[in-house]
Amino acid sequence: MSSLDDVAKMAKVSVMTVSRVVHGDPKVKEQTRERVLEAIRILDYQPNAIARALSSNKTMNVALILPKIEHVLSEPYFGSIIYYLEKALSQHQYNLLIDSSEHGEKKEMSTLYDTRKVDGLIIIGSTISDTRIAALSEKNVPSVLIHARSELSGINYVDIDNHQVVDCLFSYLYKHGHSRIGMITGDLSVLNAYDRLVAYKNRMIASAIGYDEELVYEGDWTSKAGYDALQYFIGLSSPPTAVISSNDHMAIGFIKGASDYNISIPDDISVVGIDDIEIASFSTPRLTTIRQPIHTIAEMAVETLMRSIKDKGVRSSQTILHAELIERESCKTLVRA
Amino acid sequence: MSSLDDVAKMAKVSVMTVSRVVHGDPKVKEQTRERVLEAIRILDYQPNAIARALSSNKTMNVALILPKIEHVLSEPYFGSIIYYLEKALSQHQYNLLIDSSEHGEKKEMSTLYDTRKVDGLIIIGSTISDTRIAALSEKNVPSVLIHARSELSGINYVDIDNHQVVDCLFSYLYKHGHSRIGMITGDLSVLNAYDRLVAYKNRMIASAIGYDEELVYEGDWTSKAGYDALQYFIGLSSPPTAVISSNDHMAIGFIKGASDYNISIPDDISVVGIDDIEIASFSTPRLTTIRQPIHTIAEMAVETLMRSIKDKGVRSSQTILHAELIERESCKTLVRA
DNA sequence: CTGTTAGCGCTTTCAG
DNA sequence: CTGAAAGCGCTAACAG
Repeated sequence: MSSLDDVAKMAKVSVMTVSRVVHGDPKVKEQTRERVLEAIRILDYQPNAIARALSSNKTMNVALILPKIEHVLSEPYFGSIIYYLEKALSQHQYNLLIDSSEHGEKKEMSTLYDTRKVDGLIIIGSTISDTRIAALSEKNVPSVLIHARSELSGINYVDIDNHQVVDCLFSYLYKHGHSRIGMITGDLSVLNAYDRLVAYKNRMIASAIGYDEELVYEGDWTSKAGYDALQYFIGLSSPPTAVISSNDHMAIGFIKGASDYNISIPDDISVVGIDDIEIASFSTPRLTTIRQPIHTIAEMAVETLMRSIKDKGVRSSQTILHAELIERESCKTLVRA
Repeated sequence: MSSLDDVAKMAKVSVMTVSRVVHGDPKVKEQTRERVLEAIRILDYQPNAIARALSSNKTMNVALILPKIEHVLSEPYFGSIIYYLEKALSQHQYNLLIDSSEHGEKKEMSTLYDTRKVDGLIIIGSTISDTRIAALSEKNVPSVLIHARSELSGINYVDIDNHQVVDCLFSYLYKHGHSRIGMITGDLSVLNAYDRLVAYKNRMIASAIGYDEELVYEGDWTSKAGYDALQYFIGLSSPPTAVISSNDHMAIGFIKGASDYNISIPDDISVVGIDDIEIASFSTPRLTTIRQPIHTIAEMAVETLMRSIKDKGVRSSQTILHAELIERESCKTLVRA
């Protein structure tokens, strides 16, 4: 493992000169540069990132914080989001470090930042308490929330518009003649799940259909929950004609339940999901759902974070992304009575 | 951001004493220790991991290398493996860094190690070339392969036994009266896919059924490929009575295809998958498949890597794990002619 | 265009 | 039980 010094010695220059050519500083004589480059090649010199980090005070690492990883894991796009984050980050020469703070909830989210292992944090929403977010704000830790929000000063976030998502689904169903619309929620301790429920409630109330508690089934994102929801709904004296499932996995479970109980979807009951997982177009019937702009979410999050790392004074940035309806076959048009 | 020095000053001791209490060295007088601890508390001292790494030459980071992330992403357990790796690693105070070397194939896998950003590498198999593995071996980089193998000295790996997996499925099908058995492969540039195909071939040849090229459909892990495979197989003059799908996603696509073409599964044709994804028990029919011991794979990989980081002299370790058949309803018993 | 001087914050080594 | 000295490999800030 050769160092800057070794290269300097070999090329008969100072370490600074070597450092300069490594950094592509243009004001190095062409001749010198070549001599240095040659030495670097011969010694197979690779800069030591740790030493660099210590003296420059920049680690070129970013942590992805997964507050309650079990939830996050059940989200189908967990893998994709890591993929796109890594991709965007690598464009900036940054590396991605995974941290599941599940193991020790009392540990502050910013530990990795406090110990100087990373320059900033990307935090996947779900169940972050306000006090934990407040701690970030106070310490002025460069960070960005995904799928979570906060109006505290200095807190950046990028999120999808859960209200738009539910509105879109609701309107679609309503347009197709449904008014007795049920909902299967995700784990309500997760913000996404909660927001979607609220949006649903609002729409039910606003549309003069009225909100009926009986029409919401509290799930937990799993297919099993969707399966159970089907049983619950058909047991009702007046079942819904359509249901909105907070994610596709539950919708798939719902469909399976229907098949087991000889209920026809969409003839007897319609269902729509959220996520557009791969399987959604291979269920029977194919699932009508909402596609999330994961790629964009990741890119925006990285851009925001990079900005806040570079310039800690920058005011906070909020991004709300919209999602797109993918119409397939799990809904039928109802002729209103 | 306070440093060891600050604490030392406040507690009126040397930095070494502070360092000792931070590391829990028992030979520090109780009184002194308390004074130091108090100072640490007051100053909210957090050790600087970078400085520590520079002087101790250990980063306490491990990289997860994903050679071709698109493939890896399509594997359903991608998220889980990250989860379990992180969990096992954190037990050793290690952090997980994600690196998709996709972005620049010429870059050596060990770059992160060479630049001292990590102490070792966990490499997810798929499409690693032998020369890249050889480079690791030569440089003596602490590392472990998952889902890949190599007999080069110093190369550790943990893998599932693809032959056992396929044998198990094959025997199950055979026991149920099937002999004309087809196969849907994954992307054949991925080792897992290739090995499974070879295992299938071997069994076909060995069992006097004979190997018939017509019976293998080359897929790419996606549900779409499974769907297309169904069409292909039913188009054959003599279709298989059962097919082994290299993963569950393709099996689900296959099932959907059958439903679209009015073929009954398992009555007209049986199918088995590999992975046991959540949805596998919510398809119609529920999918018979093989469950992979992901949790164990991750733990073994971490143990192996930790050992090789600690003691570079240690001889290489090979672990082959077995998987378990999950019997559900996608297979029927055939009465042999 | 190139070099010198100081550290970054910790650990290692050797002395007491 | 405690401390002093040296240095990990690099960069920043000035000189020249």
